[in-house]
Amino acid sequence: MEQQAIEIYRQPLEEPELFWAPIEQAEQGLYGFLGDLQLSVASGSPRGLQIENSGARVEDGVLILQLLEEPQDEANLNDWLSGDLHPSPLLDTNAHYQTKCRRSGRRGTRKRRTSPWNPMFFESRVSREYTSRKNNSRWTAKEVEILVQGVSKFGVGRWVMLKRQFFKTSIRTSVNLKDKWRNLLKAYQGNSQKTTQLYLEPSLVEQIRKVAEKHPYPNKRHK
DNA sequence: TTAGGGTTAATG
DNA sequence: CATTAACCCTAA
Repeated sequence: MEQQAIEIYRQPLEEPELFWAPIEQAEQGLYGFLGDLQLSVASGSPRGLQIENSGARVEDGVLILQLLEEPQDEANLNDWLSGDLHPSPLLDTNAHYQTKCRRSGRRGTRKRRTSPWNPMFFESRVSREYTSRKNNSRWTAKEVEILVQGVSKFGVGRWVMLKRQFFKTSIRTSVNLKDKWRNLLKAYQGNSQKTTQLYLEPSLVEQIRKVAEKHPYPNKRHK
C-alpha cells in the first residue's frame, strides 16, 4: 500500500466545524482505516489538519470532524484524538450529517458526546439504514472501454487491482467496477434484445462479448 | 474484498 | 409504467 497524503479542506461553517478530505465516498471505508490515520497540524498557511495514512486510498473517503477548540499544537491534537480525556466537541453529530453531508448519515435525532475517533462513533453507522445513493453519474463509453481492457487483463474478480491500475483517479470504486461489469453482461451477453441507454461501438460490444467469454463471471475464487 | 441480492434514480 | 443503470448492503 503506498503512502498518500490527503489534504483536508476547511470549510467555514457554523460551529462545530467540519473538515473533510476532497475525496469521494465519504461515508464508506471510514472506520476501515482509522487505525492507519496519522494526523498532524499543518504548519503552513492556511493552518489546518493533514492526514497521512498508509492504508487508505483516495476513493475510500474520509470525513473529519474538527474540534471546536482549535488545537494549539500537535501534542494537543494527538491528546484530543487519542483520548477519552476530551469530550467530543460535537453537540449533535446528526445535525451535521444531515445539513452538511447531503443524504448520508443517520436520520434520527441523537446527541452524543464522543470523540469522532472513538470506534463507538462509527459502530453506530455500520448497520446504518439504506437511505439514498450518493451519486448517479453515468458511465461513458470511454470508461467502459477501459473497464473492458482491465477485465481482459486481470480477468474477473480482481476489482481492486483493476481499480488501482486502470481507474486510479476515477470516481469509480472497485465495487462500481464490479457492478458495471455485471450490468454490461446483462446488457450484451446472451441473445435477448435489450435496449441500452449508452451507445457503444459495435466493436466494443464485440470485445465485451469476447472478454466475457474468456473470463466468465463470477469468479468463484471467493465462494 | 467479492459476489450477489436489493434499492432507487433515470430513461424511453 | 417497465426497464436499465448506478449504487447500497453484507455474508463469507
